[in-house]
Amino acid sequence: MGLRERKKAETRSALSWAAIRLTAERGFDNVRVEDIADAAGVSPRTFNNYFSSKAEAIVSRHLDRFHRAADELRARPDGEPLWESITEVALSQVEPGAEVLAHPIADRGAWVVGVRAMVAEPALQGEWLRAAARAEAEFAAAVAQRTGTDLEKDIYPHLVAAAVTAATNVAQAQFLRGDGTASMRDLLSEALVRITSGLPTP
Amino acid sequence: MGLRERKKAETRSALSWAAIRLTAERGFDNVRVEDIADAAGVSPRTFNNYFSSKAEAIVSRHLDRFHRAADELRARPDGEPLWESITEVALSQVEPGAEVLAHPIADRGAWVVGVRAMVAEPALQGEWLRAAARAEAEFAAAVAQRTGTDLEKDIYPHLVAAAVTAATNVAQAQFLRGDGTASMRDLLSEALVRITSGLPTP
DNA sequence: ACGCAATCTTGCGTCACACGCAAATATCGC
DNA sequence: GCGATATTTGCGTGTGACGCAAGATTGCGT
Repeated sequence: MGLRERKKAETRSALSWAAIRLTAERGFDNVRVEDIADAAGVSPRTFNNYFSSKAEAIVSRHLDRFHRAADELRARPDGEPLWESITEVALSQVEPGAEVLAHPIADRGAWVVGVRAMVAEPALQGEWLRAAARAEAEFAAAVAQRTGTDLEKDIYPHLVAAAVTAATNVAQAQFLRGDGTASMRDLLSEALVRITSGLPTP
Repeated sequence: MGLRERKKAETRSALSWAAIRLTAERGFDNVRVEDIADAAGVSPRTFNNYFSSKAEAIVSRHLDRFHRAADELRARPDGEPLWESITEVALSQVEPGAEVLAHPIADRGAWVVGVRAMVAEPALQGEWLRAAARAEAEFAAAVAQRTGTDLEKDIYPHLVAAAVTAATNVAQAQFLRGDGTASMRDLLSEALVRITSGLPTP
């Protein structure tokens, strides 16, 4: 990878991270594009060369994450049953990635509060859901490839992808709603099991 | 209902409808807020008293529709099995509502093209999905009430609501993708059946 | 029927955002 | 090194979202 691409990736990452950090610290609309650009060491105009909105910058990390999930699904051994692969991939996403460990958090309590406020921000939810939808499309493609179904004609791969997205979102929401006793891993696992058993009335 | 409330409802409806019609006719960013306000016979400033963005105005009709779906679910006979109720309610939503019949379309071909472009508009997808998410929350509440589960602690009602939303979205997408031979009703019905059977690999 | 209070509408001003364009700057392939 | 290709940057423009306060409309008690 040449210098050019590396720098682009770094700038993108710096902008995204700055957007997230500042938003968690001060709240979404107490952060101006200028602040983000400053924090990343580029001009305000450059910000919009990378992202077309603050919301997009904030969500981009999650989008990348989803992106990798689809890759992982494709990389799973061929004989493995579909739902086993999906469960493995989904659960592997809850482990903290390398790039979050690279940014140590000083005040963890304040950080959690900030992040909670961030995901509750209406202006971000739309963008978040849009990212999930894009990821879902890619995931559906991976499922189609794996199951030999037709992405155009069959409804199956789309349904599976949508169900997995739904399970992920629900587990996430439940996790944030809860008091911290339930682990994200268990919640996600339970959500997937219930989806695959057809959600019978309890 | 007093004059005041009725007028408010009318203005809201007029604004929403104008936003949808103009967007379908000319495309999302060839419509200014001023145009919508003009078409509804109010000042531009008033537009923002009702909706905080163009996107919100356009989506508000769909949100109302979802809203009614949750009501219908609550209104279903008590003994009816959950998924039977849900299927009925979902399928009843695909019939054209009274308010769309009230606005006759002149050029149906152009209209369909316009609507397709509208739902493909990135700037609207986020808002659309947010509306679906809000509806989902309400739907989850209805499911919780019906099944005697706890909206706070149990994951079940959220999962059911999310699954129904997913099925609806997938059916919708498939319908738009297709050539018009498959009926929305059949697609949605199939999606729900597959979800409730746990999406086994075909 | 009248008038006061509550509510809604409207115009104005402001701030921020998204983005087209062209010049300056940096990187790449050779 | 050097020309070709990308990227960054500053500037200008159009629009959107919304606070604020004055004016208009409706609700309601008498």
